Order: sequence, then C-alpha cells, then structure tokens
Amino acid sequence: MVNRRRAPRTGTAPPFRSDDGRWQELLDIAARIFARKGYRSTTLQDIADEFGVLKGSLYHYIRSKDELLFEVVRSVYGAGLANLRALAAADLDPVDRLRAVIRGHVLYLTDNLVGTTVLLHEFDQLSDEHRARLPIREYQAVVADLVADAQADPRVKPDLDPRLTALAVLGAANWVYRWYRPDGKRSPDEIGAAYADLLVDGMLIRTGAAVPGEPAER
Amino acid sequence: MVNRRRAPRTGTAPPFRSDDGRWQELLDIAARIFARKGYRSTTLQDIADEFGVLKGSLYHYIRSKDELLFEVVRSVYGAGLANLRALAAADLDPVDRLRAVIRGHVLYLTDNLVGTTVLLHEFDQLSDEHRARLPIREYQAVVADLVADAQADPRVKPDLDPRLTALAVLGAANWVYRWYRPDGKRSPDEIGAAYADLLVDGMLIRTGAAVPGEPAER
DNA sequence: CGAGCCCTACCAAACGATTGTCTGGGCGGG
DNA sequence: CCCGCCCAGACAATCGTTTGGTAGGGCTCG
Repeated sequence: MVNRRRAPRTGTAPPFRSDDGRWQELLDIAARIFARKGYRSTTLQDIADEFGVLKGSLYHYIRSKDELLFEVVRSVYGAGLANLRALAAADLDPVDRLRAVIRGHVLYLTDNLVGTTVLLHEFDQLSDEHRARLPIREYQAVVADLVADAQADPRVKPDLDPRLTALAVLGAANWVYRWYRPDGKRSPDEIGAAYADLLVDGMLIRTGAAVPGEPAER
Repeated sequence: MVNRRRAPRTGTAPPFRSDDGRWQELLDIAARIFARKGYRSTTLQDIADEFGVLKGSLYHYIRSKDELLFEVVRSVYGAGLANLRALAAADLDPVDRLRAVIRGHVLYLTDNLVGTTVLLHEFDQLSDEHRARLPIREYQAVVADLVADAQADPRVKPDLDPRLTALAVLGAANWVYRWYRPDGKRSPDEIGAAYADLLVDGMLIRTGAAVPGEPAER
C-alpha cells in the first residue's frame, strides 16, 4: 500500500535523499546536538525542532535514531581515516612523517570538532552491527606502522612498542576534543606542533651528554 | 507524614546509609553498569535487578538517578585526585617525579577501571550544579605545576607550555580507559613505564650529538 | 498548452512501550 | 513499639516509531 521510500536501499548508502542538500543539513544538525548533549540524551524532537519539522517527519530521511547516529559517525570516521592515511603517505623522513601526522591529525580534530566529538564519544552507543562496520582500530594500526617504520632510523628508540606508542599518541591527540575551544589561547597549529615535538622527541634516543654551561647540581 | 530519610542531608555526605555495606554495594553495581552501557542508557531497573530489589526500592538509598551518578563520580574523582596529589608530593627530582606521577596515574586508572570510565566518560552528564562541585581542571593544574617545576631543571625544554604539556600527558594517560583490558598483553606497569618514558623524555632537550657508529645517511 | 499524475516533503495525530518517581503499607529485628 | 528496608502498584511524562493524508512542483502525454 504505502510506498514511501521505494528503493530497496542500495547497500551501505545513506537512507535516502532526492538530491542531498537537506540531508547534509540534517546530518550537521544531528551531529551538533549529539556532540552537545550526547546521543542518548538527544531527542528526535530536539533535532526536528532545529530542522524545522515535526519529529515524525524525520522518518522521511532516516529509518531509526540508531541509523542517524551511524550516518553521522560514518562520515567522520571515513574522512578522518582518509586524512590520517594521506598524512602517513607523505614523502618524508619517517621521523618527520610522524611529526606531520600528529600535527595534521590534531588540525583535523580541531577543524572537525563537532563530528570528531560524536565519533570519539558516542562510538560505543552504536549497535553491534554498525560498530562492526567501522573498524576503529584502523587508526591505531596506521600510527603503529608509522612508529615501526621510524624504528629503522637509528635515532629512534629500538625498544618502543609500536602499538603502545601509537595508543599514547592517539590518546594525547584525541583527548583534544575534550578541552579545545576555538576561542582558546592556543591555535590548532600551536597545539599540533607542540604535541608533535613532545611525542616524537619522546621516541628518540637521548644521546647522553652533560648539559653544557651548568655543573651538575643536586 | 512520610518520614523516609529523616536527616536533612549533612551537606555533601552520601544520601543515606544506616551503616554503609549495602550502600557501597549499590555504588559498585551502579558504577559497573554505567561503565558498560553509559549513564543515559542505564535503567534504574538494570541496577535494581542486580541489586536484588524492585526499582522503586532504590529510592530508599538515592534521591534521584542524577544523584546516583554524582555519588559514583564523586568518589572516584576524590580518590583519583588524592592519588595524583600524593604522587606529585613525592620527594624526588622534579623530572623523576613526573615519571612517577605518570606511571602512578596509569596504575590508578587501570586499577579502578570501572570508576574511572564513569568519571571520564559520563562527567558531562552531571547536572550543572553537580559538575560545579567537582572541578576536574584540578587534575590538569597538578600536572601543569609539575611541568613548570621541572623546567627549573636545565635538562627540560624551557619553552614547554606547562598547560599544553599537562593536557597531552593526561590525554595519553586517560585514554587508557578506552582500550585497556586486564587480560591484555601489556601489564599496567609496562604501560605506565612506557608512557612515562615517552612523555618525560619528550620534555627533555635533545643534546644534539651525532648518532655514534653510523655515518649520516640519506 | 493544459489536464492528469506522480513523487517529494511534510503534517497531524496517535501508539505502545519505557522510564523515573511517588505513595502507602508490611515485616522483622532491636 | 519503632524503624530500617523493602514490596506492590501506580503515576505522569516522554520517547521512538507508525499511519494515513495532503500540498505542490514538475513531468508526461494527448
């Protein structure tokens, strides 16, 4: 009888959109509210209000609230991972590449603060099926490989655990979504550079030489 | 008429407990379920089931679900901050103290995984009033002060931003709750030590000396 | 060119289920 | 007899979701 949304859903494609526009707007609004209040505390009513529509009308665009979260997370997941991989493919010395990756990842985070917040904070609110389609460990793998590559360089500590190091790097960088505000005193560039210096220098061997100009104290 | 919970609530003390025991059990159960499903996705029914009681009966112990979350978070907040401050007060070289703090903080996290998860993940689900009573920035301040102290040592980079560095340290450490599992391959001690070495070494000046035994390549 | 039609985008209203919370009472031990 | 602890049951509110309908723009086709 009713033939709403006739097309049988082309696999993993977004639910529906005659020609995007409004669909992107919906994703943006949902992401913003999810980021502010959390997925579970967000009502379809909240979203519909800002979208300028009755809450029931949202079902013209989505199949469920679950799926709406998935669509939001999916887009950020893909873009973020692509960004990371592009950075990791830069034609640089492995050590400098790590620096660029950290800096670039922080820049991406701050530049996509809303989406990243939803990705990082609401990831485990996804249904098991949805979560399985977004292997978030890929992020870790990319960085771990980079660390392992860098260990070919004799300046790099040979006893680093690439996985553990990658988790530390991603932890420090991802944590930025918890405190960064665009009107803060530090620019994304300063943050990225500081983090890159701190973390990459931490991976390098300390060539044990006395500090010049100061006799040992204490 | 009804005189349930007669005492007018002694300020910040937990809601009620004739003599703890069962109250602690309730906190533990709530923390565990909050950590697993998230605060908003957790039902009082879930908690009551595990507590062996009808959901209405929980109101003998709590005044609201909000407050239950607060009590859970408060206990972890206090204990965690006390732990951090104790570590920071160790009688050590400032640089070694930083190492000890990072290691000790990671150990605390892994040792109180459930509570820490709730604290770090559900903190902004607290009501504004509750949140105001737990100034979480204290954590950051403790570490930032430590970094600033360490900068008296000439081995430490003088241009470090203590606040930014503290945020990186806490980010890396706190992120551990996202991936650590007690049955993983790395022990809390290994993780803490690795993080301390990575982060503290990153704060130290690299005494620019050529790598011994290898001529410059590339 | 105009009549008819379809399809998108939405409305209006209701649904069943769930949730946090409240009321009043009962039981058992000190 | 009192009081801590819990039960039984209900409450209103809210939520995600469903159903059937409709305005209107654009397309087709005579």
